[in-house]
Amino acid sequence: MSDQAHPGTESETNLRIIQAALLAFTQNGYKGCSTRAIAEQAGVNEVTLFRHFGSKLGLLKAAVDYSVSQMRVPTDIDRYLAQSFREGLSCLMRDYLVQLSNQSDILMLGFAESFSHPEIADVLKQFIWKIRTALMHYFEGQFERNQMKEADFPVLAHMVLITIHSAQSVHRRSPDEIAKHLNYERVMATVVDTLSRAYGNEE
Amino acid sequence: MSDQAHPGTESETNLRIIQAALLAFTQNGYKGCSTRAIAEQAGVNEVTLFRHFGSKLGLLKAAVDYSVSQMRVPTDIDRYLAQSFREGLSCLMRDYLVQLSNQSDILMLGFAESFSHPEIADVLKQFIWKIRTALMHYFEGQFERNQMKEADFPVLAHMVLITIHSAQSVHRRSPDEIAKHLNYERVMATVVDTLSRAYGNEE
DNA sequence: CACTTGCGCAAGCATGTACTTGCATTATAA
DNA sequence: TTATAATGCAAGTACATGCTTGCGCAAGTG
Repeated sequence: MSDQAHPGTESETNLRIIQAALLAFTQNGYKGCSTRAIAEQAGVNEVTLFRHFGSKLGLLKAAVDYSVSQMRVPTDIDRYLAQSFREGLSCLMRDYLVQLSNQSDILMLGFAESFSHPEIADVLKQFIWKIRTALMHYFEGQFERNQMKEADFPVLAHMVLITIHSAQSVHRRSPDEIAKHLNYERVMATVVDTLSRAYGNEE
Repeated sequence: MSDQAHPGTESETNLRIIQAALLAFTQNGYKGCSTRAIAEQAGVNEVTLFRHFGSKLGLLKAAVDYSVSQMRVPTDIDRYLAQSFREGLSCLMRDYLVQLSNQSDILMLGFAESFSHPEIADVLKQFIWKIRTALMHYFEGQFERNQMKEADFPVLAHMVLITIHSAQSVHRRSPDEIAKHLNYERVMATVVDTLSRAYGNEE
């Protein structure tokens, strides 16, 4: 019950443990790594880990919360709506989705553990929902401005998100032949190009 | 060392164990489920499991091999090339990608376990590579027939595959608000529509 | 100085789990 | 009928792992 001993304090040790946990969890899964290994990786004693987070599950929750707190959700869509469909989409993706992909590991983890830890999956799903909504707002905004043809915006948003996200995951996990074709720039360019050609009203 | 006792024989018991294992592995991960639970689910004694597959890892390999052996890789692309870009793509996706999605769980598993069990991830990656190649052949074929504009075919293939695949996974795991927007028909239709509008030469 | 706070260290407990062994049982085939 | 193969059952081994307890040390703070 020492959960309360170190509440939200982001102390030095606290952070080191959380970061080690994130690394371990995303690489091996929740059940795939031991608290001993996490503690060792963090350079602290295993007991300290339990003193800070109470239990392994508590550590998982703290790690997810921390990870989510690091993410920024796009708010001012108007900035992007001022540009052309192609340019706005390109900027939006660069500004926000790159950052999303930096957190792609934890999203992947949430997906993998969604069966065993529904509460945690929910936290991550809420974040995905937010960023997806932002993308949809962009589409709807451009549609109202006559810069974009009508389409199935929810599906489109999903397509964009998952493509970027998965490309980043694949790249991080297997820098092999497949990943060579999936470097970030090419994927971003192709997504923007495809959507612009398909639904843009500029050309 | 009873690995050899029941080689490739797909006996009754063999199959029941493998199917139970696939279910358990994909739901809880490799480390997330016990051989006891798998055996119980299969309706056999735990000892039988070890007599058949030698070890838990042996069972995983057998399960993956079985799953892969059930997949069919598209071969005769010409059938689809005879049609228009839109129609051919639509049929190709229906005929083959639906089946791919039926196996999406095991692909997901391979992805999740790619760190801890590289050999198994390789088997699955080879399959993905094959079906991706088939899709690219379709694109290149239509390009040569002047039915399609030039594009980054590898990235395009990736986009199509991952979109369908993820939509199916999301749908199976969380039949909630998000999944409502991602039903199969809508995703398929949007993907076909997007690619046709962007790169089709027909209209 | 006294007191608290944070941490390390050693040891251990309880439990789950992969895997084994020996024996009894059934059914099939020679 | 006898032999063989496939399975169930009971019990146990070895080990990893989550988590606890008790102690001591060092640093900061009143």
